[in-house]
Amino acid sequence: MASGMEHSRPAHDAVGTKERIQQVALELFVLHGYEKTSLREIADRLGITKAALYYHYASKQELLKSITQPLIDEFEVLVASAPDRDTLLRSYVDVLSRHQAVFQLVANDHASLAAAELVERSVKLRRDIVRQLAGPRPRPVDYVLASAAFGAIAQGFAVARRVEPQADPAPPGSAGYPEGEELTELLVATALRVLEQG
Amino acid sequence: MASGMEHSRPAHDAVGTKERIQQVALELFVLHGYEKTSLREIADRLGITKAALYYHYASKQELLKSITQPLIDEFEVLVASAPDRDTLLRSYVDVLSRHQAVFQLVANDHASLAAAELVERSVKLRRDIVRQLAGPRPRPVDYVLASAAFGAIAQGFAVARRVEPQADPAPPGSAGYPEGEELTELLVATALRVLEQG
DNA sequence: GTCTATATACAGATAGAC
DNA sequence: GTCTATCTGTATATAGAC
Repeated sequence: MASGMEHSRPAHDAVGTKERIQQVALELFVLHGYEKTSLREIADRLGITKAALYYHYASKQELLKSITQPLIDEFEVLVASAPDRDTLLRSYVDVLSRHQAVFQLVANDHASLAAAELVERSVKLRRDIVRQLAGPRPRPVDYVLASAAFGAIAQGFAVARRVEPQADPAPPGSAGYPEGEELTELLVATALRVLEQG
Repeated sequence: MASGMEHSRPAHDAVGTKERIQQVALELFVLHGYEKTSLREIADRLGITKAALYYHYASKQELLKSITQPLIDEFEVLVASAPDRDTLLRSYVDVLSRHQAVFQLVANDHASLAAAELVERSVKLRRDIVRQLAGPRPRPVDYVLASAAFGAIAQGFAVARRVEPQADPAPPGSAGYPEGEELTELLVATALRVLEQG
């Protein structure tokens, strides 16, 4: 409390063990799913034992929660700020980029969402986001279009970032997918086109 | 071989036990995920024992395969017929409608796709469909848009059919979501708009 | 902070009676 | 076609030494 180093890592460990566990666990969860991934597998990959994992995380579920929390937290902050439609879409792509792997996990493995006790929060999130997108006094069709817009962004993003399972190395006879600002603009423009179809 | 009833069910059972097992299993797989659902749970819900399940299916995996096969088969037939873009999209929505629950399973639980050994086939399917959508000599951006179009259909459909986990009963102050032909037209039109954005 | 050893639970699957 | 009983494997999790 007095040295000014209270929050630093043990000097001999560049990246904390806790963080390394999260990285490896996330990788395996995405690859094989949360339920199918065992703590033994995670421990082996790290060169430690199962028991050691329990020193850092109280349970497999707590490990999962620590991994998924940041994404859902950030989404909730974003939605609470209630930005205009354009900013919301752009920020959505931005969050997707920065939490790519975690998004991939919860999007493709609903069992992990349930295990992390995030189903309620994520349902509420999606509902709030769709509401902000659909605008004031939305018709039912506006809800469908708002969801379609989100699906378009997520899927387009997944392909462009080759985030899909066993994605192709590259499309034949082409340079490469758009990325960065270019990709963001493309996806946002696509979403807007979908929304304005009503 | 001679009575003319060779392929009929035992007379005392309106719907065959095999089919009832599939129905219950699918329901639970969608709800809790394939890995998390135990054979005991399925058997209990049916009022039989685990051992009885093994009379009808050689393994949990075989049960899963028998459930997922029809969807992937139908998709492959559709793609092999190589219809025009409009017909392809319309048929896609049609397949989605008729195999709603199975689609929901494989879309939200990649672990089940893997367990059913359908990853390769479904990756190839998606690639072929996207190619047919992207048209001749597609640029990378066309691939992204084609995938976005699919994402839009799948997500729009999910909301309209209230297929999402814990979906809302109905949007506030509205009659209801589009359905049937109306829904198909909406989703196909949306997909086309996305594709023509390039 | 990591280890060995172990407790406990439940999964998928099989044998054989009825 | 369904049952009881059981085998075998592996999972999460804990106790206690180092």
